[in-house]
Amino acid sequence: MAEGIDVKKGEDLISWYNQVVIKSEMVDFSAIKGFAVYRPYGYEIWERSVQYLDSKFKSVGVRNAYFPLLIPESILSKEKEHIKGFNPEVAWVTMGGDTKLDERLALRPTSETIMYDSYSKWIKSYRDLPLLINQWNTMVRWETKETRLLLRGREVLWQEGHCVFRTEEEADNNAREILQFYKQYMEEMLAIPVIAGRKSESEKFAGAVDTYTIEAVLSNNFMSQAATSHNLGRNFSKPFDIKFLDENNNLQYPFQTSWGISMRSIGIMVLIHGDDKGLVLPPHIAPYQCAIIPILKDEKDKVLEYADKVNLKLNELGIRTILFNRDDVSPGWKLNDSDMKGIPIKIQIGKKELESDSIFVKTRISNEASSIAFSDISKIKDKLEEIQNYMLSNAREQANHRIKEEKSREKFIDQLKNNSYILKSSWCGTPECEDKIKAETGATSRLIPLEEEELISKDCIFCGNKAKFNAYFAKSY
RNA sequence: GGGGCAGUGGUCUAGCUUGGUUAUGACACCAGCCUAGGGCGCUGGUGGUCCUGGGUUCAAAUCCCAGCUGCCCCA
Repeated sequence: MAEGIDVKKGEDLISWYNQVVIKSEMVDFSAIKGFAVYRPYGYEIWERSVQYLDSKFKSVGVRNAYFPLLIPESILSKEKEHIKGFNPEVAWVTMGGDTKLDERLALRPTSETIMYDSYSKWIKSYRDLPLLINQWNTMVRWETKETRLLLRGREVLWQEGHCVFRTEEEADNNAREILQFYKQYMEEMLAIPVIAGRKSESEKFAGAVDTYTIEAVLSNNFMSQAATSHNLGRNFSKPFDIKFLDENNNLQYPFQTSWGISMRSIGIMVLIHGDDKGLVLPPHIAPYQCAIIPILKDEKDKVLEYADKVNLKLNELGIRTILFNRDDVSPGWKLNDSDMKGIPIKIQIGKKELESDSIFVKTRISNEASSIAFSDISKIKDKLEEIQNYMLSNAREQANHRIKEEKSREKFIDQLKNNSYILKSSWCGTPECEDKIKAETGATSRLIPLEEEELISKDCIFCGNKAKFNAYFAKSY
């Protein structure tokens, strides 16, 4: 069984993070660099995410399908920008047994190309549109930088949606609608406030017209991209020869979108909510919402019987529980274990509770303790909702303190370099300027707000040319 | 892509500088006792390719080289 976390979150974020995700039994390293093992506790969190998102996608008519893991090089290379963007990190299969393959096969870094090869066969008429398909799978990108459990791996669990529409407007609406689903998932399930926006020229997806993103604010003043949604325009329908006849018998290229969210969202949740005692899970995503901890001193059998009764009652109320009924460890051990695993509520049950027909309740977030009569046990449900809401509003407040508008070039550079703030400044948006900002500060533009805003100043914060919009800048995980 | 640091039962580690008996300790695990309201105590026990491969040597956890994995810094 795991022991406690021995690094403080504020002192060494990465060591702390690794210990939390490993010791809470969410994930583990494997023998292969960048390929993680997802243990039942971590995988269950992902399963709950899948469930939530899948029903959102289905609510707008998206259906699930499955496409091949391997993509022939000729197909992967059809769209020039796309292959240029992904080429450095593609893993290739070159052998079949002892025989060298005539054409090497890529492990999908993303499935636009292999899916659109099929789409070109399926789409003939405007009646075939829109085509709305998603797949839950994994993608492989051969990261050369450091890899990180959940946050940056070489094999990533995710979903990728790929939709085709008659008009650009429909496609753009779809990309934005899905982005809203992602935002709702982050906020409602993970209690993480995110900022929605679009990506700069340099940061957008290889082959996209526009990339929309949601980004979360981390405690070290980094930002992390939680999901992206792309308006692909006709950049893929042309090279892949996807065409349809409209009602006037005109042959047209359709407009496409692709969108994805990965298990990184779970890593971001650990980073944002976790503390020195370990994981802190929002009730909506937690595999167990309550840990029931019997104090097995006096009246052992009766206490256990009562704990069972409480457990059953909570399950009846739709609350997910785990009963720590082993008798070879102390209550303190069970409390600490529950805290490390991030379980939102601990319920202690001993002789006192038995006699007073009550339960003793402590929350994970503040360890606030209270006694609740058994007859009022449904109050636990309200408490879980309170915790969920508090976690989101607290995270939002924290995030807001880390973002600052900046007009001074000198301070802009200095603060980004030292990670003192996430900065919002007016910007020209050119790739050349972005390259220089990255070279000088280590930070990049994270997003440009979706709604038009008044410019913070007329000129670009960095190069001094005319500013086009405001943008958020930060280092990123 | 370049450089640096690290790797010892499940976990954390001593030993390495200066090669030499049976690889140290704690936690975890197993058995028994004990009965805990924030990691309970006692006794006994199981568990090791000292990351992998090669080299130096009479002798390698220890020195040298390469690789793998993790972490850090730079591009």
